[in-house]
Amino acid sequence: MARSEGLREHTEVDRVIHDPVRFAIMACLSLLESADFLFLLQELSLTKGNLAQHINKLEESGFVTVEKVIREKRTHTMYRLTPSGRAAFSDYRRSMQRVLEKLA
Amino acid sequence: MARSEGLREHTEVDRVIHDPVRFAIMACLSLLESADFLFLLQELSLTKGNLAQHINKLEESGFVTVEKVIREKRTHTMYRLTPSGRAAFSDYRRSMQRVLEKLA
DNA sequence: ACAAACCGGTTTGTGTTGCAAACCAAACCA
DNA sequence: TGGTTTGGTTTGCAACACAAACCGGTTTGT
Repeated sequence: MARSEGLREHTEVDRVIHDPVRFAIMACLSLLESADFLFLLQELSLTKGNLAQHINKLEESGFVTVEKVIREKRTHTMYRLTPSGRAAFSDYRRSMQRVLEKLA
Repeated sequence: MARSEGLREHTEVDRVIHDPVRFAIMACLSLLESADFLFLLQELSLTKGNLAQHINKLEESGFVTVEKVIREKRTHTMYRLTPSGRAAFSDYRRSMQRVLEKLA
């Protein structure tokens, strides 16, 4: 297993980001700066409840901020990455790439 | 989101392999051809129950075979990838790499 | 003016996981 | 003979993913 150093550490990746739905949300936000509920809903083909809960978890983890504004008489909820969310995402990305490359 | 095609599909990655512990198990087996219970236990720093259950799931999914032999009076359980496990692992690896590269 | 439908989410309920602790049978040890 | 180690399996529980149901407010239709 000479090339396997890192596999054990891999079992400790950030599970908050590792979830594919949350990864996709983080990825969107990292590309767009900000996005609203409906955009993410469509872009990622999720149900509303599902999206809401994943966003909750990302907020609890301090990775995204939620900003509610009134726009054209309706509430509009915008999400964006926090600096720590951005850092965590990029750490995650790097460590995934490292482990994948080792097996290549 | 021009660069985001693939994020939605990412939410459908193979969850069996996506779990970090199972990914690590698959990775070990892909490097080693075969490994036994105790080796994986140490290499990945898992508890026995945890390892056993993850192996179960990989077996149910048809990704690994379990072979029990008697060795020096004791049972020895060996695991190895099935062809379909090997294929699934390599598919997973490629699709993860693709999605990570898009964000780079 | 009143109801029906819609919008933008949130809350609730349920089945599925991940995990470690407890357990177990067989071998070895004293 | 009783206890310990080896090599796991079973059990119990907390956390989670998910969709259905719900909800306050708004627009549409009549």
